[in-house]
Amino acid sequence: MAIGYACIHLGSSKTQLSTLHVKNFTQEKFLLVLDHNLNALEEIFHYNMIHHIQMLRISSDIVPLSTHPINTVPWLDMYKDRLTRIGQLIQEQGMRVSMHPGQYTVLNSIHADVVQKAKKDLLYHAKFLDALGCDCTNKLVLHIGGVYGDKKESMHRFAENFATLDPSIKQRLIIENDDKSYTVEDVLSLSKQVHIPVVFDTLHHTLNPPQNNQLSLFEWIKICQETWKPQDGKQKIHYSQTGTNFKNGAHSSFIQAEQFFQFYQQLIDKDIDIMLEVKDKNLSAIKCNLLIMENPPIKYLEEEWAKYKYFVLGNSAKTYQEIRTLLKDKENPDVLTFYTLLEHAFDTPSSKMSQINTLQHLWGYFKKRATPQEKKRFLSLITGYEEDKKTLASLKNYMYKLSYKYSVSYLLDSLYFYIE
DNA sequence: TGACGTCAAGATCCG
DNA sequence: CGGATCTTGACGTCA
Repeated sequence: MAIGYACIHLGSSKTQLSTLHVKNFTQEKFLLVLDHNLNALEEIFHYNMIHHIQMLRISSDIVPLSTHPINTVPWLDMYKDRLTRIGQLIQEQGMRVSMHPGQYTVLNSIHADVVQKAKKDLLYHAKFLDALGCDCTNKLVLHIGGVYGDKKESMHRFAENFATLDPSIKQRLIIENDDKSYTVEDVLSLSKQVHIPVVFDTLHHTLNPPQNNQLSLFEWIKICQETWKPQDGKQKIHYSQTGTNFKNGAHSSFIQAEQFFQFYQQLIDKDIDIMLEVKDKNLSAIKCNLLIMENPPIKYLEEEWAKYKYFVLGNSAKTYQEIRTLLKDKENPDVLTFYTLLEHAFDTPSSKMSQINTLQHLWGYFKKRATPQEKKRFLSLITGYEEDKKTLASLKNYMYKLSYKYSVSYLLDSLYFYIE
């Protein structure tokens, strides 16, 4: 089983994507942004490699304004070698990637121009995966689209338009149930017509179940598995948990370990790949990966702890001590308890006192080498924070700058600067 | 016509 | 100037 996450990445400044708007478009700027984004993509793959994450959804925005008429840059040719090299990295590591055109790519639209744009967009995605040299187990995920008052007819239109697509799209396309219109039952019925796999989305299914639903989530997953043929690779599903506002179907900020672990245990066939849709992206991917790993080495948890510890200390000194105690048992790492405690720290409202205590901890890295001005600035920021004149964010920002200046890699790798 | 979702860039304002 | 807080973009469907 591989766990993956979608598009963006937390915890490093090197992995942020850039973008470009139409009014600023020039070939020069476009190439700068694309170059930057490919570097970021490589960084993300490198990160995934060392964190044993085997799956990634590549953002559609990797190439800005990829199908906009203004963009006539032959980037695919210009970056052929570069893309091939990145692709080799993916294959060497046995990673699986995917892409997911958004809600504005509508293949079954009643408007011919919208369908044309959708085709163009799908072709861009397929060509990008082709350029990486990724085979057809690396999928393109799409929703069925609009209903236009007649679901059956709209599904038929999807099938007709599907038939006209380029083979590199056809062989990659998979269809997903959505949260409003098309249930998993609808998607399965369309799959029978077009013979492409169904990717089951757990949250969409909960929000938009089939009528007279008699089956469990796990039975539906099993039924969807039958749409996956050997050339498609392992079955993929999307897993997410709902945020605090259940109605709008927003994704939760992080995956709750206990809930995910129960879900995993109930899966009928565990030989599937799971794409997480969650706000904290790679962080939850590492978590879920460790939760399902048999006999994970204590080292993996210790590496996690190194990244989270200052955040935890800032929120709850009690939880900080509890996790330290837990990690003293080197023989039997208790991953589930570790993450449950961590989640508790996220739910604990932090006090100014514990935040200042943590900042003093961090200052320990600098106090011997900082200039008098830096010391003065630090102390005045602390005073400002105490008096509600400065935010914690601005203090964290300053500590990050110092970490960068003095190359304190232990701090630069800390999630303290990225989560709140 | 606005909400929906997404995230970064750009604009603007504050101290 | 740094930092906080909007607004905009790029897209299609649906209420």
